[in-house]
Amino acid sequence: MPELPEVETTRRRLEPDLVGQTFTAVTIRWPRSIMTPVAALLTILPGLKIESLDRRGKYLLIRLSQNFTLCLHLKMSGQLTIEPTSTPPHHHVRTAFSLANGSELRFRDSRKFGRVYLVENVDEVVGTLGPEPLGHDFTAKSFLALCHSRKGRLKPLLLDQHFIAGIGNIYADESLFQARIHPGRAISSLSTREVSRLYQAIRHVLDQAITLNGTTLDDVYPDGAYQNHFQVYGRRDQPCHSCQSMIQRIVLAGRSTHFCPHCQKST
DNA sequence: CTAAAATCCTGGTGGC
DNA sequence: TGCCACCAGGATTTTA
Repeated sequence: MPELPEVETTRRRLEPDLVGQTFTAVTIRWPRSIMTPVAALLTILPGLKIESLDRRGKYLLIRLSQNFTLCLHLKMSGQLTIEPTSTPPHHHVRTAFSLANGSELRFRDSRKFGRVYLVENVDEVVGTLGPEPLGHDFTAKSFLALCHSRKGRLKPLLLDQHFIAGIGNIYADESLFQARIHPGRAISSLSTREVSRLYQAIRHVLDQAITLNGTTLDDVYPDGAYQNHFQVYGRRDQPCHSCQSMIQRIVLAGRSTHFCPHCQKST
């Protein structure tokens, strides 16, 4: 379940090995994950050089020569590794990008939800995303205005990538706990003070998660430590670290939602 | 506009 | 031990 912190950690891990490299070939084992015409990917990508690695929300953006960008979304179970071409690929490697130095960028994804795009205009992929929650232009003031522009409950909104980019189920629940706001609250019911708390919580939670290299669950993602700092996510029927009340789990927006009924007031 | 449900997928789990 | 129903979960699509 890679969210913004996991994608950012992945970006930082891959960057030194990828920048300056040139793609030589692509091996596609699960064509449905390729959102660009497969023939175009196979013919265009070889020869393109990697210039930089960026991130937008949960998308990894590999900037290439000739103004192309390879966009990758890890969705639920995607992982990216760089391995020598001579190393036999794991069973779940769906796409392998060969590099001129004899290694491969391998997209491993057991659940096959991951997506690959090769575009000249990245807005085709990320153009409708909401603001970057850690960006300089995402301020308390702009968040307040954003909150006034939308209706609905907080949990579904935080998961909506057009509202804010990069937040998923884990960091939505953790942010709402830190802001001491119930996930089922209507956004229109928030006081200015609560909006401010939520803004600070989102920034702090994501920032700390990046510092800890993200969350590792079910070995899907390497080296993360944020799972050791969960306050509510996955802690159903365990005592709140703040007040000892039992953490509750409900379903909102069709997603498991964890909260402390004492610390997070519903009104 | 919001919202709920269905869809895509498979590894892991719990029940028996 | 084996079988199977069920579930998680990001984002899109469909339906209300």
